[in-house]
Amino acid sequence: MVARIPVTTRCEGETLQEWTYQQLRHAILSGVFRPGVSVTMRGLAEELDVSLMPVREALRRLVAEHALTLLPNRRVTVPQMTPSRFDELCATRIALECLAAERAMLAVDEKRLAQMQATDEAMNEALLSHDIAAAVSANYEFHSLLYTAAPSDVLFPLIENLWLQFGPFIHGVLDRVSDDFSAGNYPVDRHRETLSAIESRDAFALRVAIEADIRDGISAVGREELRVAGDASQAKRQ
Amino acid sequence: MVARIPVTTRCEGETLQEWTYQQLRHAILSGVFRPGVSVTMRGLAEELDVSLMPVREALRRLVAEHALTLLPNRRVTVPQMTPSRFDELCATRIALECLAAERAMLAVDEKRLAQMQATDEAMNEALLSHDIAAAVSANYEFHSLLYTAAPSDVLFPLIENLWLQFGPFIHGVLDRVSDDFSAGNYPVDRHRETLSAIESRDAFALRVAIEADIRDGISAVGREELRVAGDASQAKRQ
DNA sequence: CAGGACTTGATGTGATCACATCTTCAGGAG
DNA sequence: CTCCTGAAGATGTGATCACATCAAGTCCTG
Repeated sequence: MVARIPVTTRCEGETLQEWTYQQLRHAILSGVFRPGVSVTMRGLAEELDVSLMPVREALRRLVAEHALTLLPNRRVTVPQMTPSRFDELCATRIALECLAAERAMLAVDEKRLAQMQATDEAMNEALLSHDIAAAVSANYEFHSLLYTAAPSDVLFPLIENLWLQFGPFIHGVLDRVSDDFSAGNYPVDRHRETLSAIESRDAFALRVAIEADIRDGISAVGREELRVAGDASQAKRQ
Repeated sequence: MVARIPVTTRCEGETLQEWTYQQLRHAILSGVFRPGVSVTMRGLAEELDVSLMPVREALRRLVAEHALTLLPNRRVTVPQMTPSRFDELCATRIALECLAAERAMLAVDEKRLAQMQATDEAMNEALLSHDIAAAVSANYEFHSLLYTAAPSDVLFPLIENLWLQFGPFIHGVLDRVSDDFSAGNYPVDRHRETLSAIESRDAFALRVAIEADIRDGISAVGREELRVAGDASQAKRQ
């Protein structure tokens, strides 16, 4: 185990397995697990202070969602990020999130728009104060607010799935953006473009803004990160 | 249990849980489970002649893939198909499969193209002879052959996931198409359009053909099916 | 000193049991 | 006859154990 897994208190009525899943999921999204390290059921069980059974089912679930990978040895690892996988994830994110944005656009009312604006401002503040975790979750929430404007049982889970697959990476990416930000090198605020596209009900502009946001936030900086992670993964095992 | 689950022999080295998962997955794709019926772990365990444990993990996996639904009661059911879910599935299929087709197009060589042609002919023959199962799997294979031309660890699993969510439906849909077919009412062969688009390396024509194929095969006939299934699900429980 | 076989510990898989919760149905009160 | 109540069965969850397999580390042989 590389780092301590942050744990939250367990809700009432929540099964142990569900709780375990949420902890692991959040840990992956926070970048606690680095690509390439292998996780063991007994190790996680001890770390989270639960028995094998909940860990077992949580891992099975995460593997099914491609958040973790099952090697032929039947050992579970955090998937490596390769350039081709990275490209594919980006392209898929753009295809799905543009579709989701377009479908949700007409359902965004004044209240939700205000929430999105507030979330965007919170994200910018978090970036300025180098609070990566807050920035990540604000970015997460901004997109969530948009896509869930229209209830969606298909599209949104798939998008969350992609975010999860980016998990081990997004932390490093945001870190770089934050550096640029405090260095006075403000990138174009794609969220603001997104908001104005929604206000004017311009589906095309919205697609452009979403695609640009994804490319800005992930593609450009991510490639650099990919190189670094690729080098690092050669040496470190476990 | 509504119908008998068809079982295949278990491969060597395959875990019991993996085998169980494959059986259930295939059963869902074949339309053995009707939407709305609830499945129990002990029932499936007895049906497949395995213990609770493999069934448990297979179900967990299928739920994670949204092939089955976990009710708040913690009971597992085959998801209902609603009009909005259906629209969403169609739109998502189009977005993902067009993207996958475009990315794979340049990697399709002569050999694969010939395989795809043969598969398309096999599908037409199957439709003529009312062999629904063969037609379904030929259609499945036609698209598979295209999308897997370029290795894909992200896009293809997502697409398979969508197919699985269509599972309880696709059987009825193909049934209708087959009726039309043998009544001399030949629909446009979108697969042939797909093939010629690939031959001429025309990305736009390919997108159009794929979208048309999905709309033809699912949308038009599926709506009718949706109405029928919606009526039927009122009465039948388990 | 180098290389390979054996051994010991660790790990995932599967089975079985205990228990809390939910469903269902029978029986009685109104 | 209807509705409520309680009991019995069914169901999912979690724990623990047994076993086959895998990974290192160690020891022996050349």
